[in-house]
Amino acid sequence: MEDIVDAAHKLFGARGIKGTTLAAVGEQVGLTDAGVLHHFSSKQALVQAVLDRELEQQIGQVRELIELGGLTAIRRMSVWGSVVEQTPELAGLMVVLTAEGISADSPFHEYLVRRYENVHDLVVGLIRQGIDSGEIREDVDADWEASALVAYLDGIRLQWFLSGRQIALADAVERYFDQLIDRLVREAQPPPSGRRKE
Amino acid sequence: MEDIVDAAHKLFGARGIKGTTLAAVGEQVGLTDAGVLHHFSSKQALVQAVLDRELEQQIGQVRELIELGGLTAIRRMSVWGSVVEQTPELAGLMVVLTAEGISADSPFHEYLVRRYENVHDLVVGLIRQGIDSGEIREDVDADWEASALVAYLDGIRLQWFLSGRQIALADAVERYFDQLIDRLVREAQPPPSGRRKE
Amino acid sequence: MEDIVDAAHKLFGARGIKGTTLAAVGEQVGLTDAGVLHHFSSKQALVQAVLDRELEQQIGQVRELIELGGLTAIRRMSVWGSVVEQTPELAGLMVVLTAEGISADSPFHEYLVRRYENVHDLVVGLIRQGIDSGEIREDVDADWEASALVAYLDGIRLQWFLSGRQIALADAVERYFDQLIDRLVREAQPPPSGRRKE
Amino acid sequence: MEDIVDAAHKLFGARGIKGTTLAAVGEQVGLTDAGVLHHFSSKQALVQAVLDRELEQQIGQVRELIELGGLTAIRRMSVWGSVVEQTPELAGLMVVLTAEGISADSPFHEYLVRRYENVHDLVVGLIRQGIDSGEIREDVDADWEASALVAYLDGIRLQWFLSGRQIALADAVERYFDQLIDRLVREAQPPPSGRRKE
DNA sequence: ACGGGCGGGACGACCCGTTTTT
DNA sequence: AAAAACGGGTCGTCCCGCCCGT
Repeated sequence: MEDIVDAAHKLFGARGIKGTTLAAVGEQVGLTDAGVLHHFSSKQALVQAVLDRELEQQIGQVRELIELGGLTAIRRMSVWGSVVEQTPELAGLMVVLTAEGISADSPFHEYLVRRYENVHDLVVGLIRQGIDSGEIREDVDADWEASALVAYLDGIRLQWFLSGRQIALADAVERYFDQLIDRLVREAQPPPSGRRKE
Repeated sequence: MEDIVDAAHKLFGARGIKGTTLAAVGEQVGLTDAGVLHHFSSKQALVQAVLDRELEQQIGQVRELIELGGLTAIRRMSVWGSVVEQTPELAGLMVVLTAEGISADSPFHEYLVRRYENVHDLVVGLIRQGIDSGEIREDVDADWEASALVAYLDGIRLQWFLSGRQIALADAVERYFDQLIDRLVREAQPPPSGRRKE
Repeated sequence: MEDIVDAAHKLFGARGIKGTTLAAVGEQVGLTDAGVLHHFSSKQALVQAVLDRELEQQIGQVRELIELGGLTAIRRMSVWGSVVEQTPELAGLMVVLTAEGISADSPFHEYLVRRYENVHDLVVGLIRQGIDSGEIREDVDADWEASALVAYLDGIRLQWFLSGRQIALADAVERYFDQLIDRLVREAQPPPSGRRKE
Repeated sequence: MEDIVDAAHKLFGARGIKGTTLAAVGEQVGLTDAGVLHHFSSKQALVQAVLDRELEQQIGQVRELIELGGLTAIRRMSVWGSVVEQTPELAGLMVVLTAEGISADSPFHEYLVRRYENVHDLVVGLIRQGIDSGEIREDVDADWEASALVAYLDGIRLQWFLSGRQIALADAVERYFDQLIDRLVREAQPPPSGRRKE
């Protein structure tokens, strides 16, 4: 039952959802396609199960971050790279899902959009928290920063995949976070008088 | 003939390659699936045709950029966002391709990897040119910047798609370039008074 | 156990035998398909059970009629219409069975044939009884009348079904019996003044 | 194309619609199931084709009868039995259709109902014509007679089937028509004064 | 004894890319 | 370039057997 979801997760990530047959999933856990259908009444149901489990885990992580609050949470997010490195199937699933869920009439479209919104809103929220608490500069464009962060993470994960997991994902990501945090707090640099329109 | 490639391009981007049947392509141009196969001996051949045409156009653009050279070229690249906004099918195709080409045994994998390398190397090259000509600071990590740029662009394009083309892609991208150029040329940190255009 | 047969009876009549799954039968009585199979070792066995119970009831009715004997029995049969009206599932089952049992290699074929023969022979027997007792004219073609009666009843039941149980089955059937009895007893043609109740 | 419909017609009649696979139909005409699906995009479409062809033929026959008009047409119908004897597949199809179309949510239900109505209305029309022209007694219940006729024909056809085509269908049917016509014109018998309430 | 969980094997329709024929 | 046909394969259904709780 749980192993079926595991296997499906892995295969979906590796070969795409359309590219994965129920028989293939079954084979991984010693079942036939009929056996799989016994537990999930349709392929779509299996996909949902995979997605639901994913969402749940994310929600847990998000909750943690929110409790940390503001800049601390953002600093904490910089480990994202190494987390991805340790769960490559998830990363693959995400990429694949992205493509198969692009068209608005796809059954995954909504999931994807919602997921993106969740992450975006989380980051915006953390930045705002930081601004309120004075940790973060007031003139930061929280929206753009959140969007850029998510974009970078999506993109770099993809590169990591295409490179056959060669590039040092964790390092690259940490560097982005360093730069980001630098942008958020800037004033810190004591003497100068950096100016920039916003 | 050319319209077939057009139609295929559009459909691949909208529904994925696997999700697009020859019959669907044919229908768009008033042919049956057999008719399509008359021109392209197999589906794979049609995919190649679409990809090849794409590559050619890119090569042209790249050549232009290289001629401009260094920082000027990079500045020029900031229009990427509005270009994408005007060719949404291409963007869709890219996203879709990405997912279907992830697994190393996919027929598109190589195309994808090569394409990424090309863009990466182009950016690295431009930065190096800029360093050589003194326009760009010496301590810039060309590799990381190129990678981050490509990642951001891939990621933001995806967001644009998921948002139903709502977000202001061109603006967001220009902002990233502003920041990037800022990083590349920032004349030394010590002497304050950083200034820069918007 | 008995409710399973009930449920099966109903469903077979409504959706056909092939069109009814064990799971559907089970659902009606709060069982899974496996549960049903615990009581009836195969679907065919369940069908048999339904049919057997049916036959038994009919035999009872037939016995009654035979005891009445001759014309009286035939007059008694005219209530057939209202009986059918009150047991629509049975009627449905009969129609359905008819169709699924047509081909000689069907498992129900024999049941059907035998059932038809039983009814036919019953009517022929009753008519003969009537002839012997002088109630019925000697020149009646018992065979044809029996066949025609059964045909009419089968046919009118079908119409009743197709009309969504709208037509007045009982009335129509009674009318047929009136006419039939009229034919059976019509005292010689020559002396005029034929009279008869409605 | 036309042979596919032929084969389907035959098989549907012999084994039922649900009991007939596309592969079986194909086999009869030297095709695979896929081959059949090339000509009829779905099984349902094939069924429709069979039904449509049937309807068309019937319409032709009906038109003929209407042109003959009144009693003449009814007399003409008495050949129905021998027609059926010569087209046994059609008869089988009709019986089978009946059963699979009983439930109101079946795709054939409407076809069945309409077909019945057509025949019924035809007969009623002919009787009315006969009444208008004076050939037929005025107090005949056209509705009941039409219904009874159709019922008898449906039923006797079924018996013919179940008997393995043994009974003399044509003879039996002609006899019914003789009786029917007798009922319709009755007065004819010169001397007597047959009376009967209606 | 009863009944469900689980799984499979056979088969259903239908789809898709492709070859062959016209 | 359409028409015809096919082979391979996908999801899904159905009946049924095996084993396990109660």
